[in-house]
Amino acid sequence: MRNIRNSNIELKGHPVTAQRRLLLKLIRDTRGHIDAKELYRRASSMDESISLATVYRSLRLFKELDLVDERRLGQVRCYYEVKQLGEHQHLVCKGCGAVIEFKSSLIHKLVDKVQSEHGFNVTKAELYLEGYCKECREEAKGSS
Amino acid sequence: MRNIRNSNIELKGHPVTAQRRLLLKLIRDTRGHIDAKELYRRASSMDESISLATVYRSLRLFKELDLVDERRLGQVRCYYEVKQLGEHQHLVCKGCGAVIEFKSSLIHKLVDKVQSEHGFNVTKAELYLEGYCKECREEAKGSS
DNA sequence: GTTGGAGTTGCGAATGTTTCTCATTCTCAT
DNA sequence: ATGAGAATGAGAAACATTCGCAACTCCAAC
Ligand SMILES: [Mn+2]
Ligand SMILES: [Mn+2]
Ligand SMILES: [Zn+2]
Ligand SMILES: [Zn+2]
Repeated sequence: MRNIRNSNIELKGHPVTAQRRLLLKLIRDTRGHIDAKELYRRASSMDESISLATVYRSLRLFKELDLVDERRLGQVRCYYEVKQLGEHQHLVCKGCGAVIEFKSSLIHKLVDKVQSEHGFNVTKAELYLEGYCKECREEAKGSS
Repeated sequence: MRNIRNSNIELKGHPVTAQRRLLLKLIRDTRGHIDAKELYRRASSMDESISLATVYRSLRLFKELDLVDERRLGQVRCYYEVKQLGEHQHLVCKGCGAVIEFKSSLIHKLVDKVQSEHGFNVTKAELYLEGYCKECREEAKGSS
């Protein structure tokens, strides 16, 4: 694979490789959340020689450069998404696996309070809610 | 190992084995959070034939019976703690690894809101805050 | 355009956590 | 005491992620 152009701004001096460009594009083309394995699958279909290790290394770099966010959504593995402007949180249905995003200003209040009460400098606030969506609840009612 | 007595209430009908009794006691004797490996280490020193698989199987059972809570504290592995009466959340220092527990009533408000706005039945609410404690911040200041 | 050295990659092996399989053993209602 | 069902130990397997290293690529300086 060959380099087309060098918009070296985003990667802050880190070499722009074809792999990094591809992976970043694939993440950005994803609506929602993607895990390393699925990103690797999609990348492989464009560049069959790409390595899973490169996917992980690139994800780590993108994270460090604040290009993507890493999320724990109830499972062992991590999911990734492009860095959004405002923070948002996640709601996961244990029934169907649906992931709903939502914003809440209460989080900021809470973080402020914790920072002043504990002298802590909070750099990451992640709220994870789990439960059952309306559909899954009604389904469960029907079968019981 | 042999059974001494059968206080079969907690385990809700599941057989009371020496391993389960030992593991539950070790968790309860722990102040704070313990992971499977450390629990296995401690259990091994009491019963050298206990298996790591049994540790994991027991933790899953205890979780199902609401005897312990499973927590993700920034790392890959899970930590366990005895089920508390009121919910509480965690604040983890990336510098020294300190884990601070705190309560916040704002979480309930937030959960209520999400439940009504999204028709969701929330069964688990976990807020994870990460950052640097006062000590670690001052240390960083000193060395920069 | 060439060069060179730092940084990146692919590959496979290694790590770390958690789950599975299955033969053996234990628990507890009867 | 008995037996059906459940739990256990041991090791293999599954799964996500990281590491080590030789080969390759990027790109600033010429
Ligand atoms: Mn999201
Ligand atoms: Mn806790
Ligand atoms: Zn659902
Ligand atoms: Zn600290």
